[in-house]
Amino acid sequence: MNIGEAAKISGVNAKLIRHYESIGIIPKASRSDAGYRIYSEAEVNILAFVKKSRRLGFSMKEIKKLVSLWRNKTRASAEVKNLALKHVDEMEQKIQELQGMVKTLKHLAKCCHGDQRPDCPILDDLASH
Amino acid sequence: MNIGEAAKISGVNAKLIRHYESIGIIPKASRSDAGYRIYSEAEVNILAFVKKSRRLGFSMKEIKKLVSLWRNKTRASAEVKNLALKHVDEMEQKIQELQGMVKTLKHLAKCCHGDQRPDCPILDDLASH
DNA sequence: CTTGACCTTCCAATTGTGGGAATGTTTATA
DNA sequence: TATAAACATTCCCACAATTGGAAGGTCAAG
Repeated sequence: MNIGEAAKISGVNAKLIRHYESIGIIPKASRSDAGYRIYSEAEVNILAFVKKSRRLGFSMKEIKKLVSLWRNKTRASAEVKNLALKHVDEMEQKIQELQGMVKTLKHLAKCCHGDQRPDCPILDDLASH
Repeated sequence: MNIGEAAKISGVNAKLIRHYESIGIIPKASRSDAGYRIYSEAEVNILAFVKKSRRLGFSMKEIKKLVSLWRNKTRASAEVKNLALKHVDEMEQKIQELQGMVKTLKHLAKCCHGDQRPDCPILDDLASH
């Protein structure tokens, strides 16, 4: 099938498919006589795999690793699990950070009357040096 | 003072100061005869303001707005408050997203024995199409 | 007068995605 | 059959924010 159909089925934009190919996330597609990329079921599956991994927040670098683990039938599951748990750690750290920022900003906003007067504790805090 | 000292006092990298100037976040610095940028206390304060806002997760676009509000002594505090609360909303949404991803990945990881065997529920799920 | 620490500008890489231009191919229709 | 539309190709540019380097000019101290 052509790239357009592969895009529709996998849910990955055609533009992005070419990009993924160019950076080596997915194997180079074979070509028709006219130079059009040709995809099989198996390749569409890889694309869907990539898409799902992205939705779980894995970086391209991590996904490159995951794809290669996925295609290597002799991999140890421990390797995949480690990658996943490392990613979980990073996300939990990010959550902590965001929660801290939210808490601070909410506090500042609560102190700000939010009316027509120019007086603003939020800016005062940001300016406190 | 020179850019190096302004960087040290404000905590903003000299490289970044030039960048902020180039994209209009901060006003253009005046120059010495030799072309060196010259900073006053007031300008260092803006830099520190920017830094603090970054730490609270505001985007450059938002910070541009915040700086202009900060410098405009007649602004309404409501405008600042809205900006801050909108940012809080975005961060809370991001937290939700991350928590969902963490939950899914943790569940998958718990199902994965994580040993030398190739069998891996994490990859199986990512591949499920 | 030279050395080292500063400063300048310009250019590039990062991450992941999207948009457009210029050009070529396939397919459907008038 | 001619032509138009819907596809495909490559290449370059943009975003957001930061960092890095290269090539060069300036300042202060030894």
